[in-house]
Amino acid sequence: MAKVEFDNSQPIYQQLMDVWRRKIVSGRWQLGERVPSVRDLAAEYGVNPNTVQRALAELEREELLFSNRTVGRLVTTDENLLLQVREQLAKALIKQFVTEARGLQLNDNQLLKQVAAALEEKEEA
Amino acid sequence: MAKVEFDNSQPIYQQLMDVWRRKIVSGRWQLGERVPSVRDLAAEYGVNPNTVQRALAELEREELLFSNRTVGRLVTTDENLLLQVREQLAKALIKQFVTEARGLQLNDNQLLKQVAAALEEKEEA
DNA sequence: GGTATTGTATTAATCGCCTAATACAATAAT
DNA sequence: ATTATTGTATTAGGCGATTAATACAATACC
Repeated sequence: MAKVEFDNSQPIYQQLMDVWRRKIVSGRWQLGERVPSVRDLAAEYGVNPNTVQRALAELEREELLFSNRTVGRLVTTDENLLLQVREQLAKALIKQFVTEARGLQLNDNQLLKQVAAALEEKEEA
Repeated sequence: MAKVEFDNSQPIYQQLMDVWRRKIVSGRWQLGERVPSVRDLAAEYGVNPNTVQRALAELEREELLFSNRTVGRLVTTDENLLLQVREQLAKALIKQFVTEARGLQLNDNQLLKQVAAALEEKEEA
């Protein structure tokens, strides 16, 4: 059932947000598609329904989801938003990466090579 | 006094660890150098001495610091360890970066270009 | 119209972190 | 030897965030 292992470095609801946000922006949950109910997701991930509710409510604030009572929750139909969020996440990811790399005083060229290598490595998986 | 702003995404002692670990591996705290006392650091960063103590104790477990009672705490003199830790941190950073990039289904080449650009940008600062 | 299923709201309990206060231990400095 | 400064240990308390338990509300569906 538990497709995801949670660590305690971060609240569960945030970890769920990360998982589901990625599902949405990567298209594994498609535009307009209905996502499982709060209770089903809770059962699937082995967490409390309220924890799921919180995660989903936050994703709603990001407008990646919206809900109709009794119908359930649906993925946004705004493709532009998705692309925008995806880019924004990418930008934030890069920024954080660069900042931390700077903190370690890593050599730029060497770093880029290592990143490239790591990307190719994962390619195979 | 407060050189660092703390967020509440992570315990303060861990944020302090990050700051000081980087100081050590990047040489801003040099090998064998004495670091300020627990009480001084507490005052400098505006936190409780116990919080500082915890952070420093953890860094000692990583062998980046060691302490002589009354003398104070010193940075390790083991340069190899420093290099090793630095590389390990770099590797972990890259791994995390690649994993998250994969989750977003980003294009590899485009991603590399953006990283390169971001690195050059920060160069100027 | 009844009912099941959905999201939502409210309240309570738990847990970790941080702070605080204090005392102790060791030793360099004088 | 005395003293000041250092790290260390212990205990307690409180605060906030997270999770849990439960009840409520709306409505599609039959």
